[in-house]
Amino acid sequence: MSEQQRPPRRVTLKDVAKRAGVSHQTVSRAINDKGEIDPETRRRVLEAARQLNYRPSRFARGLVSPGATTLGLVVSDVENPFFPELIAGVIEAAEERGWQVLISSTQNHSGREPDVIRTLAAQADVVIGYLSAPDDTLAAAAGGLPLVVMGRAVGEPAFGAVEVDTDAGVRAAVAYLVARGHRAIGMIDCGDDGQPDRRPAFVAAMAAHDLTVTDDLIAEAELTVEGGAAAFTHLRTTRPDVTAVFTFNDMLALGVYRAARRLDVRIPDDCAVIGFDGLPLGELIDPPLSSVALDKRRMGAIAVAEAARLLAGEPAGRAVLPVELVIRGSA
Amino acid sequence: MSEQQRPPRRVTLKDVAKRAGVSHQTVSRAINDKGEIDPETRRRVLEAARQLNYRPSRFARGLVSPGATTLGLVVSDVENPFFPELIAGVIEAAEERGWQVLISSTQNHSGREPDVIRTLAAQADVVIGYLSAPDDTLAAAAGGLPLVVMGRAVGEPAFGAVEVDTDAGVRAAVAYLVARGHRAIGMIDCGDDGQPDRRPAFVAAMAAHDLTVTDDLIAEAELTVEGGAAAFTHLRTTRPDVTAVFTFNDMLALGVYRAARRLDVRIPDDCAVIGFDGLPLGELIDPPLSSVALDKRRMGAIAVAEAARLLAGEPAGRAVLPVELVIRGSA
DNA sequence: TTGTATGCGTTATCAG
DNA sequence: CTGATAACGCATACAA
Repeated sequence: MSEQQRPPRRVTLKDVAKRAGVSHQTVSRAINDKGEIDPETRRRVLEAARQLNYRPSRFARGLVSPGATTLGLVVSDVENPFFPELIAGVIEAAEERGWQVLISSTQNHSGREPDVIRTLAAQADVVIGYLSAPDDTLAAAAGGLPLVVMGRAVGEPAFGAVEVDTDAGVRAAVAYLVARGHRAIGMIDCGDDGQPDRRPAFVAAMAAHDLTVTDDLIAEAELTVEGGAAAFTHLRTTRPDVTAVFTFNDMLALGVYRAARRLDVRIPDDCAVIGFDGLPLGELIDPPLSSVALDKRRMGAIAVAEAARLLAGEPAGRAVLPVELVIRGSA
Repeated sequence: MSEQQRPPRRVTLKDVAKRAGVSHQTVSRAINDKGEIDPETRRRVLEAARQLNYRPSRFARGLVSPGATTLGLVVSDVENPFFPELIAGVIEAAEERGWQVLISSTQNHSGREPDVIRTLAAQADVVIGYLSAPDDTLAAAAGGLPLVVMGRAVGEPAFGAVEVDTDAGVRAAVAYLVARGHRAIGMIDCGDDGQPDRRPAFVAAMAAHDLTVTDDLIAEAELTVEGGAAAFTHLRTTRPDVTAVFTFNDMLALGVYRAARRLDVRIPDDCAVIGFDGLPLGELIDPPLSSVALDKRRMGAIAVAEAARLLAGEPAGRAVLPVELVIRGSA
């Protein structure tokens, strides 16, 4: 479907110049509103430009004088409610610096990350992304282009990173549940593809309370609402004694809600639920979802700041995004 | 906050050439993997390039041979759940054509549209957007750049447009409510800023059933969840006989839900609700929200197709996006 | 006020 | 296989 229409040759400054009967330099003056030009000449030139539908070449301009910095942004799925806030944060931070944002999505196929990065690299000065490919794969794709990874730790020293303080968040969630008397706490984890640090963080947090997490306390779910529902149903079958669940993220928690309704399990009375991410939609459901909340907007802003550092030639940094346990109605 | 770091002069082909002891042309060959080059020379050049951290200038490249088409996308608020799907549709459609997407947001300030468009125009080959500024304002900002407007009708013949079949949707919604026995049907409208066609469509649809819409049947709301709640509370006070409401969009419907809970009004028993937009989150709430649904993803795809037409020099088109009344639990 | 000449970094053409 | 040389479209000294 890659249609390329033969460009009927651009209209250039010279074309306008010829039409207006002046030199291309004069046209440049008129177009860019430089002072030193006769108003009448200017009018004529502008008119000629309009007639020819002249538009300056951004390439030629960029070549002559560095234009705005362009930042490439890679996300995995624009429709996943996790990302809009992140994207908004990036766009705003970029705009504050006068940067432009080139966005692209891997459409939930992390294998496409290298490709997407390579494509972006051709047009962007720096790339930031919520990336899950291994460091060396990313490095190869970026090929020297400054890169900032959000949402996880990175090993590659050249990359900037905005990590998430998962441990602290999960610890707070577990501590809260334990304080409320829960002992049999399950987790709905996601298969792969996602951050692999949530589960160990959960296990460690439980251990801190002398609670052992046996395998049957963890149900793996596909990363969709229905996946969460299925996992909870499964968990509820194998471990009917579970009185609370921590989910990999809010989307899976939504699945828990759905399954709970089917199973006639009341939240939070029969089973407490704590999610992860702190999506705004958690407030809309009933009961409102408690969650380990991330300031995704801020994550985006930090990533942009990190990108600016890299661009300035400063050494890559490792920012850590704090998290906050937000207790609403579900736990 | 507009920091510009002094670019320490780019590393160019010539720098690499000097370092590798070859001509800049040979470097070009090595970089672009052209065949005609000695493997050893190539290795040396690539090594030099790596050491210097050389990266080709997209401007110079673009100047010499037209690179990928860049599409500018303007939305008013990335976090508004209406847009992510639209954006996803645009990104996917663009990618299918090998285009790149430059995104920017007016951050709910429609007055910024001209500025945003002007900025985008410097880097994009065509711009599409969910725009509410008057046609002539947009035309001035675009300055000859091909422009596609989504979500409303346009007068300017040069613009592409993706309109929404609001009338049909509202007609279906009202017909449905009337068929269910409702007579006193209210509307939660939004002040300004939004599409101004929803309200007249409602009035007309009601008239088709010999129902007159008096002013007290319409409550104006600020375009937020709380705004919707306040408006419903007001409507419910002035017209307690109302048994159904049509809301300007789903977000306002969410507000109706919130207010209904406070007022102890049951949905749909005490009052039926039909929203507009068909946001996915409508499925998550209880009862699931009935809505006049738009295929936002498709809207984006159509807009991109329209952009391609304009770029190809074809005359601007007027696509109409069909809508669908989706009945879930709230009506 | 206007025109001429130069260079920005690449790629392409055409010699060597 | 490699190296000059010429565009690409524009902006900016500098000259007229």
